[in-house]
Amino acid sequence: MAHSHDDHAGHDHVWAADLTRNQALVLGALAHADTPLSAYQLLDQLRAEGLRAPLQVYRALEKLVERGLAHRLESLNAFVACADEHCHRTGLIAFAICSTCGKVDEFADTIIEDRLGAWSEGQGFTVERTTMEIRGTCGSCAAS
Amino acid sequence: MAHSHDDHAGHDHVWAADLTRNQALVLGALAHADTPLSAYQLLDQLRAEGLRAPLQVYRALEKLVERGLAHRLESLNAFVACADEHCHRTGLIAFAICSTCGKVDEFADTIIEDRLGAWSEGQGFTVERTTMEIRGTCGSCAAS
DNA sequence: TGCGATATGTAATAACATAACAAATCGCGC
DNA sequence: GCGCGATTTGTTATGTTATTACATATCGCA
Repeated sequence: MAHSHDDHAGHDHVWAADLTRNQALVLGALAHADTPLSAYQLLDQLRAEGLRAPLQVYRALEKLVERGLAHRLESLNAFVACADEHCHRTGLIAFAICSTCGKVDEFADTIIEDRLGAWSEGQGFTVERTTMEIRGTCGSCAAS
Repeated sequence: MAHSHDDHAGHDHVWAADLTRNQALVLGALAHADTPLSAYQLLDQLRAEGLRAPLQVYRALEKLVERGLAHRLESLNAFVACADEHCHRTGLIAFAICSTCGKVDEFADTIIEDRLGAWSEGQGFTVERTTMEIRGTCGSCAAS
């Protein structure tokens, strides 16, 4: 179900895409969070909207991740909304996760992508997806 | 407790390190497996040796991973023994995981490491550890 | 209208991981 | 060898994350 929002234009066409109600609820919750949320945290937040079972959340997440609108952070078992810039990127995305404040920075690096591509080609390995997560302390937290 | 072993020389100094019984059992099981094993799979395999509770396995794994003798694959919630070559590497290690046969290839790439280092420095982000896992189909499986 | 594909709801259960506490063992100075 | 702190172990219980199975509803479209 399409929903109103106040994001800037770059996001609109994405939000307008035909998300189902549950998908929109989950993506909305992720977009308003400033740290990753686990499926069960999402469920708790969305009980007020009528969600009752983990599966409702997992199913929504599955579609959102599939479409690149959300990402799963494997090292956290949690999810984030995709940052605007990369919404339509097909390539590799890396995440820097601050252990102190929990915030996540999403970035892309074509050289890394190329290196992985080269390795894969050399090995005859066909890449389906890549997980790249760095854990540590972000600049602001280090400053404090 | 130190334990006797019959492994070949290249491995010995590592195995000879003072592993406790549980650690040695877990590392042994991982070393003999040709795919990653989950903590519960390890537990099942090691019940014959007297292990009874998940925590016994998790504790052993924690130490092994800490010492770089085993690695946790975040995208699988499973563990592998470290491949010989990198046992003493301090740097970033990447894993290529075949979705078909389950085998895992471990490799290092200093350029990727440098790129991540550069990004981190630019952001003031202090890296503690990095997860890098590529999922796909390995050469032999693609050939079949 | 009817039909296949997709999405939903619900309950039950599987799989992964940790907390809390007691007991045993190890390393080591004496 | 004795004692003591640090580490490892054993055990129970519980918490967290994810999926299976099945019934129902809705959507897109001929």
